[in-house]
Amino acid sequence: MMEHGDVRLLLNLLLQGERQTRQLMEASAASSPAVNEESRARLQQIRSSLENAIAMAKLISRPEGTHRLILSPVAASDSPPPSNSGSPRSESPERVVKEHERREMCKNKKDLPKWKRQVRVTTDSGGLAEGLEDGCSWRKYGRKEILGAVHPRPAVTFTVKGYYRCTHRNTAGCLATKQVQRSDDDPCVFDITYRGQHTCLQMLQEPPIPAPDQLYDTGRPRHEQQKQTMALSFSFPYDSTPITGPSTQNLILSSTTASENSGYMGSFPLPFTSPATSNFFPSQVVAPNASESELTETVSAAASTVNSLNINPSFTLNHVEFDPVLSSDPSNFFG
DNA sequence: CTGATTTGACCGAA
DNA sequence: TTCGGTCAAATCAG
Repeated sequence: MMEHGDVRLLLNLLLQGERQTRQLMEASAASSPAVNEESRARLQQIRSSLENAIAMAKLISRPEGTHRLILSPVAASDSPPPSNSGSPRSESPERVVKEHERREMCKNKKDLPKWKRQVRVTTDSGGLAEGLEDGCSWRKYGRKEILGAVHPRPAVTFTVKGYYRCTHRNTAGCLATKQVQRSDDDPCVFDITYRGQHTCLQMLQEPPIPAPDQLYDTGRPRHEQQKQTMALSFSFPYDSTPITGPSTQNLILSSTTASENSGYMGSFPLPFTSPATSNFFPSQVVAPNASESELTETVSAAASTVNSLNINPSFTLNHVEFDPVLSSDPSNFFG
């Protein structure tokens, strides 16, 4: 487990990064056309993630942390879980804990960074799922008919919304989710709303994760070594998040920042680490005249692809050595 | 067999 | 009370 002093160190690094990012944003605002909107949007995303990370670090640095929130509801009872009712949602210690986590997550959800992108479906039967891929592996966990929208047919006033979460939610504690819904304005367009960012760093080609027994075997001071294993240490229920770079096309940032006590772990979007950002959101290639069910299938398939990616759930903080990069030309990020 | 999807029920927010 | 979002058992697919 990360030691308190290490968290303070991390917090200082994060604060430094946030400060430098803010300065970059101010500089870019002053130089108007010199820095395009996309770069500004990315900067905003970086800053948002940093703020989230700071919030999480502050949370962890408090001795009373979030762990107590998890444990308190169960502590009272020694009796076996009631097996009455037969309902799958009947009370049991595990369920009480999960329910508590769920409520906490509901509270925190509005603090998660959120952005939208629109995906246009074009005619190309050959490339189906590719267009809707975003480089992440998603798992569908629900679907809902949403009122007030005109699709699938003009006569019907609802549309179907699909809910997806990161495949690595359980293994890496990644709370990133997205919702896919057909646009009201254009049946060929899908609105995709992302919430939270990936902690699993699944889109990045990272070096292999060191085996657990290698984690502290570098000869470096322990606090430095722990930087590299932070994501693993963060995998309790209130941690989370990071790393889905927002789309470079049709990006709609409605970014919110984590509140002081959100328990949300922000992280560092792609510009820090990957030169291939623009490849994550290719244009669309799905037949526009496909039936609703076909399109749903398409979206579903696209959303669940990329499972073959070489996933590295580690949140390697060696990407967070801000100083040399952030203090220099912004083009270093986005070039 | 394992992992992903479907789908009805549940829950909190408005 | 309604509605959006999530859960989890059942089912499907590779």
